[in-house]
Amino acid sequence: MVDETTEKPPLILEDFLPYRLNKAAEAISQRFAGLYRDQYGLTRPEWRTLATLGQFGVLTATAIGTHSSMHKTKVSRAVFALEQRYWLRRKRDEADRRIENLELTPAGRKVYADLAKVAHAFEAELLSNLGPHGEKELKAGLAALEAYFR
Amino acid sequence: MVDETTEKPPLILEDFLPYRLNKAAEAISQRFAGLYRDQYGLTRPEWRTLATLGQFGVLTATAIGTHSSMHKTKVSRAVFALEQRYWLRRKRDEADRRIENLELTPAGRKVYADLAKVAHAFEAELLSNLGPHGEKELKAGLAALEAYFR
DNA sequence: AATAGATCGTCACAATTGCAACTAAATTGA
DNA sequence: TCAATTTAGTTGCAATTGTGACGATCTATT
Repeated sequence: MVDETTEKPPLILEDFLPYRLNKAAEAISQRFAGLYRDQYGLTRPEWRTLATLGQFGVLTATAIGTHSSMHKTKVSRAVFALEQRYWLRRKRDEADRRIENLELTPAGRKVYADLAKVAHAFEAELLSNLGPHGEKELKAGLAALEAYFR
Repeated sequence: MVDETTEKPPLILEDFLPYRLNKAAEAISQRFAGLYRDQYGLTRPEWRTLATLGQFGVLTATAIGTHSSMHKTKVSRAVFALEQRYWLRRKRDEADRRIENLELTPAGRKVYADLAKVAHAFEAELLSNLGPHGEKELKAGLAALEAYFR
């Protein structure tokens, strides 16, 4: 005997992992984006470019794209924007003249250093709200996911 | 004495939670999107609209947007696209004639039912690769995050 | 050494998205 | 009661993003 009134929907989005992951990631990203947008007028691709260069020092545009999974035109435009503000400079590679070696300027490094602090503070605030258990579990869960994708 | 050669970068993206979360979410979403795109030619907003309606039965466009955090124009266009395929129909609300009550057609429910199965299989596959520990931790970590945002 | 193919970054163009204005309808409140 | 405000959904336009083609350069094969 079928009870129409209590029939369960085939898929509960709130329980579906891709949905949950996406929503959480989007919520966090937006909050953090508010910080670098308000303080430095950076877009997401620009922040990612800045952060990647800040971490690795000297990189090509292609390498930035690979590392941060951004399309090469996105990187190209972000690089242009950062260059306009003198936060980044290009140096043509003498050995391979197709390549541009990108590097933050002192001004760019300053912005990066400041935003790195903001990022750490943001993360600390977030983690403190998850409690030690939540933090451990989230990190372990993410690590498992990353291992799977790798 | 400062050792320039071993100086640590201010921020390691691979350890930064928003970055990790985003990358994982994006990787998963893209894989899953490949399925509904290949099998039914659905875009992401269309799939979300279909899934939300499938789960809740009858909703307004605004409610869909609220629930799935999509901009109302995105919803509007997704609804239009689904309507074109006769997977969804609108019924003006007699009590409040601004409102459209949206509902999947039998054809739409069929697509939804099939994709719900695909979704469950996808999730099961994913979870099986995380192992029981990874699964538990990921779910608990996400729950902690969700509790924080709520 | 010369040709073919690959790679780097950019640009023009197309598709997608978001913002703001709009129509239509309901609600509020003087 | 009826003007002012709010709400639902759509549309035009602008900004953002992705696609494909391109010039320049390098590498591989012969």
